[in-house]
Amino acid sequence: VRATGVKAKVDHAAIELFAARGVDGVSIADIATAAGISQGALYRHYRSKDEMAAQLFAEAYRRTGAELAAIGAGKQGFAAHIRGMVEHFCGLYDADPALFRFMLLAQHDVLPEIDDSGSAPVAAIETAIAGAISAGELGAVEIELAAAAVMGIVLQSALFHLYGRVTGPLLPRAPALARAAIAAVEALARGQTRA
Amino acid sequence: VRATGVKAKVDHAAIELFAARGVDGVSIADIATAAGISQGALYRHYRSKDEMAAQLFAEAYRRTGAELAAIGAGKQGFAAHIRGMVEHFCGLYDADPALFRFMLLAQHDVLPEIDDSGSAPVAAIETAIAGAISAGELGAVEIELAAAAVMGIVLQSALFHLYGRVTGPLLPRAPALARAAIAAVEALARGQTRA
DNA sequence: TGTACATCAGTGAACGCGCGTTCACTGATGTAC
DNA sequence: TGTACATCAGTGAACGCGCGTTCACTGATGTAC
Repeated sequence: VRATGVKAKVDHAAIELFAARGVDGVSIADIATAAGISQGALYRHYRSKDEMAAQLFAEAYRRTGAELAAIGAGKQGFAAHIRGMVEHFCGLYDADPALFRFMLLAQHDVLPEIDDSGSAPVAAIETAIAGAISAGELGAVEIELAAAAVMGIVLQSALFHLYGRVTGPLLPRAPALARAAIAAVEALARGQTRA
Repeated sequence: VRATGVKAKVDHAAIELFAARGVDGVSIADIATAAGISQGALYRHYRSKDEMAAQLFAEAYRRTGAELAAIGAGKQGFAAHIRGMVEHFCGLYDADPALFRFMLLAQHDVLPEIDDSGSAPVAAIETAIAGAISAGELGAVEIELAAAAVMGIVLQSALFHLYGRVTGPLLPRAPALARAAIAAVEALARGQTRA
């Protein structure tokens, strides 16, 4: 019927507040005020506060995962693949740091309740690593551990940025971070082969 | 006066519950029940729930930081230094995963309010990196970024373990993780020098 | 060795407030005739 | 083009429950004399 942009305002306000104070630190009243509507109106868009947080998280999570997976399709070679994903992530982060702060804060509450198989960002990285192994570019590695190394390097850098330990945009550092990620995975593979 | 082990029981129960459900997901009543005392008695040990979480976190955080710093004192060479710290961390994690789950969950609530300069785990890693640079073992790097890489590799591995993505003890993987961390830092330094 | 007293970790009931959720309602928009 | 009606995003007040915190109290332990 009516098609105002209220839902978009609510979503934006909620993500911003969740990022700043955590889901539990934000009340329905806070979100309603920030979005410029009454508390009751929120329940026209979400059945509960938990559902709101979960839905906002899941959407961002799946979209990020899908984008990372799409990048893999176009690249040939492990290094290019990782470089592409790291660059993409850094760009996303620079464009909307609050969204990633929200995701980092909320992941532990929400992730266990999400069916993330395949659609998750981790899956995209694991696919890249598994592909490199079967292409003979990379020795055998514990794939999960290698994925952890790649994700850890990038996410911890983003975290340091959120805390002001690292300043300025992340994107210019993407090549360096990608090199670090690749080197880390190769070092893991070297170790595994030896053992 | 009396010296029962009640405080220890409270601390243990609180960390266990906080790790499982997050600080906000646990009530004072929960903790009291788990510790086998009344709610009121909790306030003989902590002035508030927030102070309890903050104090438990700060203690573990500082102790971990101090232990990592101590390791640095005994090692010569960057690689040995990093290996020592990674191994130590993996050992701590294996010994008490709940404590680290608590720390990972609570860090965003508590860290901003803690005076962590110098005593934090990050500081120990940064010291190791800075030392390697001034010893000529390592090219110039953005120290914070290099520290992020090292922490990220180890912490994300621990996180994957908490989520069941990686199973079995972490300690046997410490050498591989340390190699990955060293390779990552060296790759960052290579990039920096080139630029 | 007794006795009186201070201390303090414990109890358990009560308080009160903040918060998520509900509900009767309003009024604007789209649709059927 | 009007008129009657269904729909539904909005309002704002009220509800009620869970939770952190308080408080008067108890009784065991350590200490002074």
